[in-house]
Amino acid sequence: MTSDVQQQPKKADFIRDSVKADISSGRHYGRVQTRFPPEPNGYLHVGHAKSICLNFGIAEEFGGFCNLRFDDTNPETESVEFVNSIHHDIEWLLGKTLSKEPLFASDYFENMFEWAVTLIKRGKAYVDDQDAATISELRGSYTQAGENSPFRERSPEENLELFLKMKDGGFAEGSCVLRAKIAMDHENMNMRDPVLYRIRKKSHFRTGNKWVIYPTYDWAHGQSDALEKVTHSLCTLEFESHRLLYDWFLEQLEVPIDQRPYQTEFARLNFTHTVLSKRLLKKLVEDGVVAGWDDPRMPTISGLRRRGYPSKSIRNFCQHIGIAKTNSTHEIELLESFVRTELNQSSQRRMAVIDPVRLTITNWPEGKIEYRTAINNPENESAGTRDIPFSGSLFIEREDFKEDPPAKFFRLSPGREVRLRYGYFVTCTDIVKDKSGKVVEILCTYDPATSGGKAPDGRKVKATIHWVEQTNCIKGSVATYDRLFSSERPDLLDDPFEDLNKESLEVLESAVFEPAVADVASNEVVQFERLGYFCRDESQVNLFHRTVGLRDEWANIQKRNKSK
RNA sequence: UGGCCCGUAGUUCAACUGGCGGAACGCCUGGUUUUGGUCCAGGAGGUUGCAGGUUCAAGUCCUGCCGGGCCAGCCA
Repeated sequence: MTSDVQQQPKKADFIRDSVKADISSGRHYGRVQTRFPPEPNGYLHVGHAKSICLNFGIAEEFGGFCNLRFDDTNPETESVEFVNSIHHDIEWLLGKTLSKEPLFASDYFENMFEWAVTLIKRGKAYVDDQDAATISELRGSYTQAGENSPFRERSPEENLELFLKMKDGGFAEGSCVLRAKIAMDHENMNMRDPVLYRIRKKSHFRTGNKWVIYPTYDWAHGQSDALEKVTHSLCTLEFESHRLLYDWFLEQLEVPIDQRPYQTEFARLNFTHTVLSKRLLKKLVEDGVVAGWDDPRMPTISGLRRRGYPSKSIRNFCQHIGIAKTNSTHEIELLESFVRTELNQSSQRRMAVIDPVRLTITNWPEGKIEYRTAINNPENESAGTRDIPFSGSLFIEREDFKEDPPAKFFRLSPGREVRLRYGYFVTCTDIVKDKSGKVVEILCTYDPATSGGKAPDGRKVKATIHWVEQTNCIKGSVATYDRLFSSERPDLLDDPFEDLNKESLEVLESAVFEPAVADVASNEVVQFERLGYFCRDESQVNLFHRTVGLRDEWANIQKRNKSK
């Protein structure tokens, strides 16, 4: 069983506390509704996973509902390709198909337009003919009040006429905008007459050419929440200063207090050794640093999926890290530990040698093949056993042999005896080198009496190593992955791309696998014993991606010696 | 020379209305083990950002500092 600690941490955080408080105070008559509102202009990454787990999790825990709503208010960057990938990624992450079709902010364009008309009629919005640069300039600064636009005092009638003309395409892009009329000297910059509508004569992937005016985030988001009767609108910290505006709109629109959604902000997720901004992720793809959005090194949901991360481990991770308002960066190792915990339970074991060197047993009967029984998953007896061919001609891992073994190296070296996993004890008697001095073959003798894995005389070996029989092996390749960026916080660097880890991908093309590796399905993750967890690529034949390595004490020992 | 938010082990989070500062990951030691994995037992690691104040008692309440984040897109 997965450890209870990682499986069932108590769920409590300031957001869940406030939801509970709202339920007991009857704020929304006990109703709980959330939403996950991605903009379809890129792929989802682990940062989004936190928000997805939060929003869908809270809805489930409190008997409510969570909408998937695409925030598609900007026709210039959005596309149906992203809608599909996001939808798919969410269902994969949650491990279930959504019970309701996704919603779109663009479906509310008509409602938002009507509400904007209401605002205009009440003298709370006006059409401004200033250009973007002038609006920005007159907005003032943090320490200086802004100035009113010369168009600020237009009458509701004039504003309405102009707004209708905007809607009907009577004005050029950028020639005017609709602004809320709040206060140009407000200490919160978002309240200094924010823009509600801008003109974009672009085709929208859902509404086509029906609209030429598009609502901004501030105008679209809260109103969409209200229309859907969302109760708890959860977003990340950078929207904190927008909350005042969010509430102002609902107030002006006279949305009844017991029906109003409330915005609560939490800290977004960051990880060491990677970047999570859409801009940088896009650049990694466009510059060809990675092979695509689903490159196994990418922190995208699709990248992690291809890498073999079980969705459950990501969910468990999100549950474990909790929700807070502190800006924080998680060690990527923590996520990896959740992946290992999950995979240790679920994955079958196989043997593979990814950097092979020949091992010949000199006293093995010529041509004899013997079948050895191996356990498929020691954590799950029902996974059964399989038989693996064994002979005097094997491959072992080059790393498992050292001619001059350093301290604490327990594996094979001249004169030393080790156990071959599920095989026999073998002792290295000689080695063969090529002209360059590279070891090409290791000669051993085996002890037939150690067939059971133990020596009848009670002598012990300090190591068990894995192997693959030569004549029956499957040949293939293995891709191992390392951090994409060398430093812990590449996002803090002036140019994160100077920090790229050039060795983030290594392809070993002469890997060999035991015959039962043929049973491993596409996208299935198996543990290659002593190496780590590996996921079979879905298209390339006999290519395995290393999901994550096993915890490796020998690596720690070497690291410690190095730093001494 | 503004406003808002945030400071608890290396990291990320806990600590009900003030009541003996805990956990996970990482690290170290030992045990088990036909994976240097898993599992089990134990350990190190904290001036709760700093300084005052209130109180029998402060991580928690008050004041002032310090450090970090966000905000001046017709992006979200």
